[in-house]
Amino acid sequence: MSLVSRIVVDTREKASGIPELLERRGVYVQRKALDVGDYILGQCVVERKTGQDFISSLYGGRLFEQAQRITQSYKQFMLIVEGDMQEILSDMKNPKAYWGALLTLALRFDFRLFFTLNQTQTADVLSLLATRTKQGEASRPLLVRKPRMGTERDWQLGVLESLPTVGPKFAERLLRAFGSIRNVLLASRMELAVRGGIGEARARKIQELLDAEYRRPTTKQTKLA
Amino acid sequence: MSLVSRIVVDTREKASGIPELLERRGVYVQRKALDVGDYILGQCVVERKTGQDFISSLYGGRLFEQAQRITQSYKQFMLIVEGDMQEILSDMKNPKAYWGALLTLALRFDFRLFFTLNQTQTADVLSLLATRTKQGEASRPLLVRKPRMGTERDWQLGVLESLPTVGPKFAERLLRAFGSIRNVLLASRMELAVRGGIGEARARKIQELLDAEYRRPTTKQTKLA
DNA sequence: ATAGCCGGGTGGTGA
DNA sequence: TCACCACCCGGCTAT
Repeated sequence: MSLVSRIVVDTREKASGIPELLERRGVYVQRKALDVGDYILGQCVVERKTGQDFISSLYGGRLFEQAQRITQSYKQFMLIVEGDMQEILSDMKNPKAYWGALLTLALRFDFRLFFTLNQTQTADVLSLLATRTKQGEASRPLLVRKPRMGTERDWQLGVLESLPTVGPKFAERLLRAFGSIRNVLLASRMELAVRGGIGEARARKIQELLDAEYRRPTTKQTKLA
Repeated sequence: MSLVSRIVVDTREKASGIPELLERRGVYVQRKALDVGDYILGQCVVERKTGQDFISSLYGGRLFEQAQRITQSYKQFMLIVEGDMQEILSDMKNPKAYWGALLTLALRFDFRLFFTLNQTQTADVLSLLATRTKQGEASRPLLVRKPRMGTERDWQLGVLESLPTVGPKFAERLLRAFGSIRNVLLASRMELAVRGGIGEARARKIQELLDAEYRRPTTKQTKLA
């Protein structure tokens, strides 16, 4: 797995100065003439437009055409509109067109929209996105919110809440019923379901997780075949 | 199909003045206490946040909690951030946090993000969206919703990480050493320390928590029982 | 979410 | 065996 984030940049983006900003952030930038989009990060294409660009391509009718082409080539699409919205909007006679266009892009074309004020921010977004993509989308557990700075009870509840299908209410019930975390985790499936007052389906799910064998991340599968 | 657009609005949104603005635009507004989100248009739920709201719920950590709840209740999610982001961003020393948050909302939670400058614009967007929804232009749910639940490995790590003094590194070590969550939790203190490669002090702390007797919150000490 | 600092734990080193 | 120290890691705070 490469150690640095990698972004393919359309050659025409050079003028924006963004490629250079990206490199300064430690991103490996690869210049290339792209037929569609301005930046490519893995499965994601990013189209960057300045406010004026956006407006003019909207009025010129080529906005959705472009959007369509992009959607056919990649899995995920992002549009970064760069510039002061206030200013952009004041340039328009009919702001409704602006919002309508955004809605269409977001809902019909499934674009992710981002708004930045300048090239620096755009570069920030791109490099962050690149970092993220690099990690193979390996998402963090996400659900787990540590009961930081906890009373003991907070920790106890927190541990149980980190189990699937267990929220605050069930955590409380389980602890009341079994007295301690260990007792909860040692309980058999039936005990969990009956004494804990959580259905058998949930009990099963929990037990499955507890006993599931850990499979280490596939990162090391190098040549081990 | 009804002839007028229809939006369900959370009662708490009254103060924003937006419901009234919507009505003035000819939208049929239905007030209701919503458990999640602020506006509902068909299958789409919209959460509206002022800039400050957004930032503070980000700092407070309740942003993603909310996002997750919304995610599991509806088909499509939209977040409207209202206010001048320029000035809010300039107050932040770590804009990265802001962009990171937006990225996870957009990519991982599949939220559609919109930025408006004031209530008027928000109302514009909402009424436009309502019109569109009404026309059944809900179109293709072009979205393929993937099972949002994390992988089993994430859950396993998450459970262990919810223990005190255990972060990503130790969680991984423990699972590697013991093979399953249950084995980790069943291990004796010495086993934990030696095999798990965490010191004895940490092992003790963990075991103490596991065996600690749950003391129910005193607030709910009802004599009703 | 992210960065940075802090404090404490661990394991090794050398007396 | 113990005291010390350098490093790692997880927790907390601020933005």
